[in-house]
Amino acid sequence: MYRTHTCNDLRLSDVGKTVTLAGWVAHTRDLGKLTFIDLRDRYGITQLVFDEEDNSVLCERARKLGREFVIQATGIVRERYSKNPNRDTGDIEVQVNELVVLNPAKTPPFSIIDDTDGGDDLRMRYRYLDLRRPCVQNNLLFRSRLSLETRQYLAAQGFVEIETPFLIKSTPEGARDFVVPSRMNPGQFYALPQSPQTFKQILMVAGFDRYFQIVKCFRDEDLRADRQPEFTQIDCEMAFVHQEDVLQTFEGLTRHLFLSLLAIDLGPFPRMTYDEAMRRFGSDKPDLRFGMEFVDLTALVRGKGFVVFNRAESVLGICAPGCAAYSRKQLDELTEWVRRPQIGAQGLVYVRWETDGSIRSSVDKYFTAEELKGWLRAAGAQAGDLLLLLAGETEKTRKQLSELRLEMGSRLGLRPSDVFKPLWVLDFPLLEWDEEEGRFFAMHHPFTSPKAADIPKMDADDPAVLKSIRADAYDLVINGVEIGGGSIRIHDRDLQSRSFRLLGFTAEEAEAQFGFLLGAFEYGAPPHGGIAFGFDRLCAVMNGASSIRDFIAFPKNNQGRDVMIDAPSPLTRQQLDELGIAVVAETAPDKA
RNA sequence: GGUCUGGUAGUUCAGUCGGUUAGAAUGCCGCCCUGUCACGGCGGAGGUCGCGGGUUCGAGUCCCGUCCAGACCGCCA
Repeated sequence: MYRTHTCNDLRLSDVGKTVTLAGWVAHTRDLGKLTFIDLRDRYGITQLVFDEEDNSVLCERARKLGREFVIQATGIVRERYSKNPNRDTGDIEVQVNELVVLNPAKTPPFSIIDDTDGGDDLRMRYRYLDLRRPCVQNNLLFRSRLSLETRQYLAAQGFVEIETPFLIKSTPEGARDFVVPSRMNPGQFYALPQSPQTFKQILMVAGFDRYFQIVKCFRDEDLRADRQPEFTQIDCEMAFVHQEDVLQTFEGLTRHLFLSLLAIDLGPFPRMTYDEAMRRFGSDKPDLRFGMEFVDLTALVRGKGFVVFNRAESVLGICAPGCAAYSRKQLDELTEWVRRPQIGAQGLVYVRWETDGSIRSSVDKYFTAEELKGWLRAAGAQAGDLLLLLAGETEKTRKQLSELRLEMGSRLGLRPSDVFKPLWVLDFPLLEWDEEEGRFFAMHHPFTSPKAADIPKMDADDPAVLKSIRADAYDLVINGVEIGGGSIRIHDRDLQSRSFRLLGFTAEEAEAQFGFLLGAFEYGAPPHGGIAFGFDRLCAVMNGASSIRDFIAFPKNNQGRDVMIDAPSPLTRQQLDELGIAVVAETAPDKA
């Protein structure tokens, strides 16, 4: 037996016991004739003490232990002379009389503490050391508890966990696929699933009623702080349900997870249509932790000689509370901020309503104080507030002002990480126009059902009418992060054919790509719908973090590389030959 | 595919207008220290300034290219 206790077990009540601990040397404090060692395992830290008067040989050995040595120490639990209230085991220490070095260690390249000095690259290359840091361990322990709670909740609701294959068929729609060559079928490739979408729908046809899976999905697209090429979804599908049933079920799951892991009751989730979200916040995933809603000033500002406003399709504003005191320098900086290529606004108009009642704006020469006052009133502003306006094409202006709103929210401290504001966004458009390809794409996916009332619009020729078709599609948003999305699916063969036609599929193409699913639908498909939650994002959001990397044990870097194992890597000539693959890219095969 | 930021000691960073021996903190090594817990004190070692080219009497510093890392846009049905 390597140990009798973990490094977070011992308390005052254990004083006098002989115990054996094992763990990593976190810290050595050598006071000469007295040496302290902080012994760490994933449970905590226990102080070991070596006294020269007590055992000089052992004390000398303890002094020579390096950081991250793996040791086993046996000794007697003692009450401390001076206690450490910051540590669970701070009342006691173990006076060691037997020390075994289980394994020495090289000096680590960075400190194994929460507030580490290691940079991202270094931490990822030595991820096994990074994963020793208590804060990173806590993230993964949280993730483990979250998946356990999810399974328990959904199982209690009658959901069945069924695994779907990872080696499936590539389809050109949607994100790029990771592909896997098939040795036994030379020249042919599997694709890794972007989601188990079609399989879960087939499970509904098969009669499983309520399916879920906590499952890896793969997308060969560029990475972000919240996007990894392989990520985990809580993937669900239900049969004999309307949209309302799905919303209720997964609002229940979400509330349960917040309650059980964070002891926070989210209450009933507010709902908003896509159109409303775009109008009020310029985003399909508004952060509801703060207000600063859009105000449409287009009609109010027209016809007064300010050409920018007269030419603009939309003039939209947000009211930044208490910001009238912004200096010229601050406003210039803010203008520069919205003009950055990432935002792309042409300029920024501001109206300051000073606390003394006076009004100052960047367009004073075009508008009277009374007119400006009218804008402020329309925006619901109060004295001391700052009105910020952007103008231009409606869609672009909304997007730009949405970014500005989030930025101002952050600067004003209105987005605390321990407050959670969920939101269902409903009635997403069915179709999305793609400028490059000059055709419609499914905004969600090709199996999404249009709203019953909008089905007649599917026969229209007018693109504007087609764009206005709404779907039974919904997203769950928390704090401005898209946590989940889903839809009611088409289960009617004819409707599915019409949908494919809208998306520009010929009958042959639809058959070639999704024939198996369409075939299944001809054998008695129940009405069904589902949702998928981004599990990594949920972990991050619940912990107030913006990057999902700290909640994934072995994440990829910005270039999609795993720097610890150095993947991806070239194949050997022999491997390529066996697969019948010739590489024409700049990376030559290994000479191995 | 694009924009921005960064790359200097093991690590995290500073380095002025281009100037003579490139610094700090921390870590590491040695010595001292019996109640520390970010222990403390004294001393020491440690540098291809990412790489390549250019400008210059002189480049960590300026210019061009390139590689790496991060954030973002495009992309992500």
